[in-house]
Amino acid sequence: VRFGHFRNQLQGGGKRERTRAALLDATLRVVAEKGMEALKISDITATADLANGTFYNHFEDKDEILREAAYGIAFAISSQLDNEMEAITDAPTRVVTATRNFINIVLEKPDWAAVMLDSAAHMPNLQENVAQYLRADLQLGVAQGKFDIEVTPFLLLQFIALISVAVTVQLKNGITPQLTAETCENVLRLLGFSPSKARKTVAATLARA
Amino acid sequence: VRFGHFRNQLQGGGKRERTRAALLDATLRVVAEKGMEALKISDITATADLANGTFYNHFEDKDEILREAAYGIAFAISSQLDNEMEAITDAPTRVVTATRNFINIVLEKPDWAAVMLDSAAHMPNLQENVAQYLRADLQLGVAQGKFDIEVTPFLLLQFIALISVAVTVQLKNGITPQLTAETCENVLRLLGFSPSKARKTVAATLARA
Amino acid sequence: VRFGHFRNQLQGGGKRERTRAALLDATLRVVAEKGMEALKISDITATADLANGTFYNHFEDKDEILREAAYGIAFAISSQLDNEMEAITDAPTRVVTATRNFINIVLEKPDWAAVMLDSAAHMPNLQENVAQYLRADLQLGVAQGKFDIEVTPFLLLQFIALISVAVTVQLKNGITPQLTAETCENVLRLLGFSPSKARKTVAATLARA
Amino acid sequence: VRFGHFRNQLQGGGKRERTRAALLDATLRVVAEKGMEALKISDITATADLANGTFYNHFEDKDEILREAAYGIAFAISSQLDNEMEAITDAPTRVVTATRNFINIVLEKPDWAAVMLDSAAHMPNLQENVAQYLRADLQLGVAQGKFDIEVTPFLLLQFIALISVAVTVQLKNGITPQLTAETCENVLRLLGFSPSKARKTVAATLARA
DNA sequence: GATGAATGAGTATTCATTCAT
DNA sequence: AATGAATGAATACTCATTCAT
Repeated sequence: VRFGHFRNQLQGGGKRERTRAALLDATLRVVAEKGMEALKISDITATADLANGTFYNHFEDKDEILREAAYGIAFAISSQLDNEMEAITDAPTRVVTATRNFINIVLEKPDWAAVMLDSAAHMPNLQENVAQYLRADLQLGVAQGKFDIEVTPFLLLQFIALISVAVTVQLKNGITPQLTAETCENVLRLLGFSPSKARKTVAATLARA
Repeated sequence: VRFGHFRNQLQGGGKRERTRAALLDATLRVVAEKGMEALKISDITATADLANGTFYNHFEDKDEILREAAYGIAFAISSQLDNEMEAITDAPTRVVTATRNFINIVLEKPDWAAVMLDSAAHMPNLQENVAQYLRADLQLGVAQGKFDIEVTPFLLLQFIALISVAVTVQLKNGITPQLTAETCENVLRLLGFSPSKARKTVAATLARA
Repeated sequence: VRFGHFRNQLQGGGKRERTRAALLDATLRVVAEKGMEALKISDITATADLANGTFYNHFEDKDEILREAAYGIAFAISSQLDNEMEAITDAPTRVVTATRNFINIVLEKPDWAAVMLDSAAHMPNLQENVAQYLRADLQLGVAQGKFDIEVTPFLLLQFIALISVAVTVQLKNGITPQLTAETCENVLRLLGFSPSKARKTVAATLARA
Repeated sequence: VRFGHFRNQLQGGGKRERTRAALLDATLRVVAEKGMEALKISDITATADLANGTFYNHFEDKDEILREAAYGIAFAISSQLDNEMEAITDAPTRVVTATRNFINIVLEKPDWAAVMLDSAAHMPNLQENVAQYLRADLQLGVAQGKFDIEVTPFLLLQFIALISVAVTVQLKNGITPQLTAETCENVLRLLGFSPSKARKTVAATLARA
């Protein structure tokens, strides 16, 4: 995989940057294929069509490249989420949109999904990145009198857990928009919406997109 | 650890059974201490005060012992849950009680918690065991007209995800009954309860216990 | 090399001890052949006709086995030196005898020589072992009014340096008793003997043996 | 280290010569810091602030640069020794002066010391260079009837060994002129001087300097 | 001539698994 | 059945060396 997210990202970039990006992209792909625990340096370099030792010209060890890959993805996801949400001001709409978009973005890039899901377990502070946006929207909803919650880190984790399940299941069983919609509804229920209002809100929001 | 869940379980049992139980208990402990990925056969046997090779007299490989350990725990949890719930007929009360009890049972046995949580990721069909009870209660709630849901495997997974987060966080940060209560409320919200009704139901149920 | 100093040393000893001794003996041989810096674990195990990983069942790393091998040799040399010197009471005679014997013992076992010489550089405190005997004899000579010296660690090091040269040269160019005799004379000169007295003493002492 | 012995040596010299000198100086410094065995090409070039590959524009391999560095130092030492000794005609005085000066020169340049000491072990023929001067003085002393020795390569090696010990110890424990004086006395003892005459000669010679 | 990225052979180390006792 | 020493495949990591720019 010499071309992937990181490689495409590159504007100019000398050979060094290109190789580095190739390694990062290879890492995503290998993790997606075999999981993070089975990740071997030799898999990465083989996938990137590079010599074994080349890895060490760019990264200290597995952890470092995983961390960088995960941050790169988190940043890319954040950017994509941002793009489509600038105009939305209604908190529930924002939350539903973000949830749906997040799930879809990740499902479109199974390479990213694997690293994101595994990172959750191994790099607790990574999710923070994405969670920032979520927290802001939840607080907005509270201010707007729409959400009946207290915004705590614990609530965020439960929120994220619902989304993770949606991604995991669809990654395994195939994309099923219905599940994404259900997840959005459940998320709203978690935030205090009644079942019927959750359903309507989700229907209205997703219809628009 | 020659004495733990499995070793105590044993009624009669010859030497073979005792050794086998010691290996299972050692596995729980080692997973709790170092995590499932870092699990080494030699750790298990050392912890069980047995020779290296003894492992293979009882189990094929790591996966097998993990599977058995996990099933053993799942069964034990189910049994404990059952015990305290026979008399309860109201579905919401059952769900809240089960959720609270499950979290507490697991937190009391951190050895179990580690295997349960890791198993979720690595042995997808294990949770089924515990999930059976849950499914029944949810269906009961639907029949009683208390839950506004469709009982799907996906919903069960999201339900379980909320509980897993509660366990993970308390395992890491220390036991906090408040978080368990919150989780129960969130679970009821997921099932269609309004925030206030969820709160009251949880308060009433947990007060009783 | 399954049979060498350490292997022969063994009286009873189970398999473990035999393997351990084989590794130590192999280490001596490999160091003698290729030098301490070029020492590879795989050379040791190959020489001992063992699998690569077996090394780590017995030693942490190269340093550990080298240290043990060196101490083993130092102890063996000390023992041999002791044996032949119990009866000698005259300090100069003792020093000459010890010097000659030490050189000869080491030259008879080129495997030992290599480790001893290299150890001098890398394990400064090892020589201490052998140096103890030397120090005692020098002090004896001072007490007997035979040596015109102050016994300092520095003097011991210079003393040892003379002997090391004698070993190194003969190891390289072949055994030459004349050089050993010269070394003995030089040693006595260092201790304050006149050239002629040194010569006579050496001649008398070495003749006897 | 772009400036050191070799770099300063350069009179005119194009870029090529400057780079080459920088590599040699870097080599000295790295050996002094980490020892000859741990010497890495990349350490040399990094220390010289040059690119990795530049090394190979100037030297075949590690051995070559070490050899050249060692010869350069040996030559420099010889020159310095020469300077201060032209006027001395009495062999014992020459020997003592040379011994003292050699030790001091080397101790003043720890970079040199490390290479010299290690070279002794790895480049047997290097010492020859410095040994030439020594041999001449010893022969002079024999001709003057001052030294009761036969000038052999072996004797030279033992002589050098005494000096090496003096350097090694002071390099490690700090400069101690007393040890240098002792070494000079021991050297004279080796050459046939009585303890008292050795002491007087050394005292007289070193006092003058 | 200098650069420095890429190379890949060489080496250390781990650990599941076997098997003779 | 238990033992535990031996095994060796798997893997990480280093560093001298090459070569395109």
